[in-house]
Amino acid sequence: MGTAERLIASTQQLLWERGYVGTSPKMIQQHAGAGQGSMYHHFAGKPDLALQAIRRSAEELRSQAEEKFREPGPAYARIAAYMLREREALRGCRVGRLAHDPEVVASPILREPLAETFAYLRRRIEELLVEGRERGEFAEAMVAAEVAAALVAVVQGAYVLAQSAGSVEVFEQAVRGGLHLLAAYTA
Amino acid sequence: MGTAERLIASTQQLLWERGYVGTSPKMIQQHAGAGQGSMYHHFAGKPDLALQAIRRSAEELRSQAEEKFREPGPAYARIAAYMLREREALRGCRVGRLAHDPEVVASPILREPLAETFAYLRRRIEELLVEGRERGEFAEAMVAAEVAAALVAVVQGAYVLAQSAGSVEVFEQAVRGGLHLLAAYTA
DNA sequence: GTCTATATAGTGATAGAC
DNA sequence: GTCTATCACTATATAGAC
Repeated sequence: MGTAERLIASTQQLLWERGYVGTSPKMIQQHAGAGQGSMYHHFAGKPDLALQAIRRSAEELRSQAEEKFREPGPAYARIAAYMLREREALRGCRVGRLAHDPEVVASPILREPLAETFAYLRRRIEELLVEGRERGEFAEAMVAAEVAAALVAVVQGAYVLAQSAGSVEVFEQAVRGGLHLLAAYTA
Repeated sequence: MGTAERLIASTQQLLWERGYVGTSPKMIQQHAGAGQGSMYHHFAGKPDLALQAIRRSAEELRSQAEEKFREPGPAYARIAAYMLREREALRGCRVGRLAHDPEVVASPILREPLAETFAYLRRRIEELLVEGRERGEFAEAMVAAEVAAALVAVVQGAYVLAQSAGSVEVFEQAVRGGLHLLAAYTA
């Protein structure tokens, strides 16, 4: 792995653990085993490097989600697979955690991958809900766009609860609660 | 309002906007119109001041929630009142946003008010769900603790979606989705 | 209680040698 | 491409005068 790649990977990791304001160029350089000059040779500065790292994390997240969405089986099962996906709850969501970073939120450029990621997740789950409704899995009255937003929110909120409690169990409890409600929403 | 009080109020505000790692003592002093010596006279340092601010924000949040939980009417309506409470979604949750702050999460002392706040919300909503179930509002099969965790998570996750999108509408969409699912969960 | 001075370390970057 | 030197500024205090 080249130096530029190592810098991006290290930035991804540190942004996940500490967010943007909590991560300094020096931390990144030490983590990547690269010098100052090296980092500023490959990237224009902290925002540039962070943008590339955030974009990559967003791609990875979408690709992992898409794996679950594409599984065979009923819509409910595919949504459940996404929500129950093995997650290290106490590390948080590598994309969602940046939604609470003041400098990311203040920068339209850094925020854009977050917006895109959640727009994708909501749209994709909405499609599955509509598909399931047409097959009789869910009640006709379902407002798919709203339920999709709620299900994505359950996962993101579950991270908040888990990190606040310092316990992964709360994460699973919240996700199971969301799926419990969805499973009961039948004709 | 005395200087100490002004410092706490300013810290509450800045922690809400920028989190713990994104807030410096200098910012707090300027916001409060107090000097360095003044701050360090009243508080041992940044962690001490932050702890008092976090505790106060947690109390305020619980008190606002409790107002809604105590309203007359069916359990569903009281839970809906809490979830639909007027919120400035783009400012985030003053307690939940700290769950993504590395130094808050790393400090058991600073994290404790977060754990307590969400434990309270989950317990309180679980009580309402049990009460509603006994009155026939919800299906007998409801797993109240899990559904309660999911509903709290919907609100916290809705903040993440709204801040990522830079739009308050997503917040309302997610919350309505959660209530939609709950409303359909009847015997 | 509040003020100013001082201190050590870190932040985010630029300059120029190698 | 990478290294070291340097820079202006901020972070988080402590010390002591007023």
